[in-house]
Amino acid sequence: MAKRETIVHWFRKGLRIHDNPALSVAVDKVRENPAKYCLRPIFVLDPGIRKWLRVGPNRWRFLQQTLANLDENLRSINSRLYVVRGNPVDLFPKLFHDWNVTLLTYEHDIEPYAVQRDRKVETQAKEHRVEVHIEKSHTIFDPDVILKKNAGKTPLTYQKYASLAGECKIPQPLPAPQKLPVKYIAPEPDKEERRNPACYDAPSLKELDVDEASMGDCKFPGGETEALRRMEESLRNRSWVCNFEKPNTSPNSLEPSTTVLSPYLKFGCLSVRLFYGRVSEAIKGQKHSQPPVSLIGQIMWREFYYCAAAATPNFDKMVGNSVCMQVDWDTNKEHLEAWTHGRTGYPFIDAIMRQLRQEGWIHHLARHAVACFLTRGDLWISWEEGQRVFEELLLDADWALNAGNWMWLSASAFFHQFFRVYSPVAFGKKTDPEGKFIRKYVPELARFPAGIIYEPWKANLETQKKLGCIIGKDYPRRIVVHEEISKVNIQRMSAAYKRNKALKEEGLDGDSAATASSPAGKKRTASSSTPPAKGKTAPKRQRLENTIQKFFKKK
DNA sequence: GTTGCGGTTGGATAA
DNA sequence: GTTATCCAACCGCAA
Repeated sequence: MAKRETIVHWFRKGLRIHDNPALSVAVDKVRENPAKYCLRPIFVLDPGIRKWLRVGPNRWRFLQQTLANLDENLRSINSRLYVVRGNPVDLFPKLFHDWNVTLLTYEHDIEPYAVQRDRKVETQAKEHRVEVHIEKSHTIFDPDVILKKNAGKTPLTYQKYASLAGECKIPQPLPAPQKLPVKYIAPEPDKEERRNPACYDAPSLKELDVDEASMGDCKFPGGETEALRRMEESLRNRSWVCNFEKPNTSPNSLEPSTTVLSPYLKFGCLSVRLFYGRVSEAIKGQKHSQPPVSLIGQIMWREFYYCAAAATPNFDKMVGNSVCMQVDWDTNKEHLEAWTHGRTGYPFIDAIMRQLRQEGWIHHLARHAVACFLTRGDLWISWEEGQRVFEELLLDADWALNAGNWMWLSASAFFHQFFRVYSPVAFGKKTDPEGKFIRKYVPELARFPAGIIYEPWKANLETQKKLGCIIGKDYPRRIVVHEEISKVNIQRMSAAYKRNKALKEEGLDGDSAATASSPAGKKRTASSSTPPAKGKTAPKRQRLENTIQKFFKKK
């Protein structure tokens, strides 16, 4: 018998079998002719990734659980998951050859790292005469389609995005693929498998270097099965779904006040198209809240950020990012360290940062509070630093959303009312006047009464002794005085905006002068609205400064 | 080129 | 407890 051809489905995000169009293409082809084809659904675990990707233990555990569950779910359709260890670009040529691969399927990804990697793999596939089939299913709307509708311009407001998306068809979710037939025979073991039959098994926590004993309870286990269960649980309360308004949910309740489906959407354990469809069903014919604050609205925010991220080079950086305000952020290692580990001396901020480290999830508004505090509100530290910490600690850290939201909160893009600053004292009191949240995550302060727990520095030494926590010894003194520093920072932000405006005008002038003969001369490019790199010629810099000075005088 | 409007989620104070 | 107003005045977008 001639060796069968292997069809490989490559899981990256989209770690599910339901509504997975690329997987369905692979499975259907095998089902049509099991004598000719066999199936290997793979996940590539790259040990080298640890060198540059900062992922905390919570997220490794989530991934481990997700892969184990994916293997189970694939077994339910008479297949399994093959976890291949190594770098994709090194691995694929060998796999193509050893397995006699003729078709590779996967889900499209917009992240720059993925785009680059996939381009290489596609080239390799071509060299090995492997057909590649790609489906777009991580978002409802294809960013390319939205951009085309908007004459190639990135929509920078939610409303604009929503109106463009409103003209697009909403794709229907697919069911899980049908079972491979009983007579289907799994692929013949390759050389590696003959040596070690367990070589492609899903990883253990140990392999991922996760020491579970040192971690807190697992509040959000990974996996498609848990994702679907969690979604159904949220949908069961129909009136809650219909009345959902994000700004009215609590950032500091002891149990999450929102669905916590974000980690499942990030890894693709849950299809956003399925979620959208199920929410739409639930609110149909009922009085219900509206986007942008409704549940559907939340899904649309995700779509919005994905579109902006896909269309903007250097979306996760300030420099070279055409949508991002250029701000003279400070460097302050001690302050950054204090924020990162929940030792700012502001109990509300510290409680949130400790919850983040322990549990891997914090409420969206809690993210607002700590992000504003780190950047434009108090510490004047770059949003890129905060982005890095969230990337490491959040289960749901999704490249596009993380960068987009950090720019929003630091008033670097999308949001511009920089004089609206969250108070690290007042904001939390609205939804938790008793301070229960602080008592849970900052136990040093557990005995402080409601009246003072948000501002423990106000207690005199005698009181502090009585309450068993001396400020400056058992709990840190606050590292900045919010009432003062936030006023200074608003001024700094205002100056940054003026400077940015001047830079932009200068950039446009230069651009249109250089391309005066071209009809596309007025089009904004990635480089035209960013400041020139250090080392530009002196006259150009001088002109720039003059423009800035003019602007300052005008105001 | 200008103008006016709206923007998921602020805070402090007054009524 | 809720709602209105000021604070100082941002941006993108549509007309």
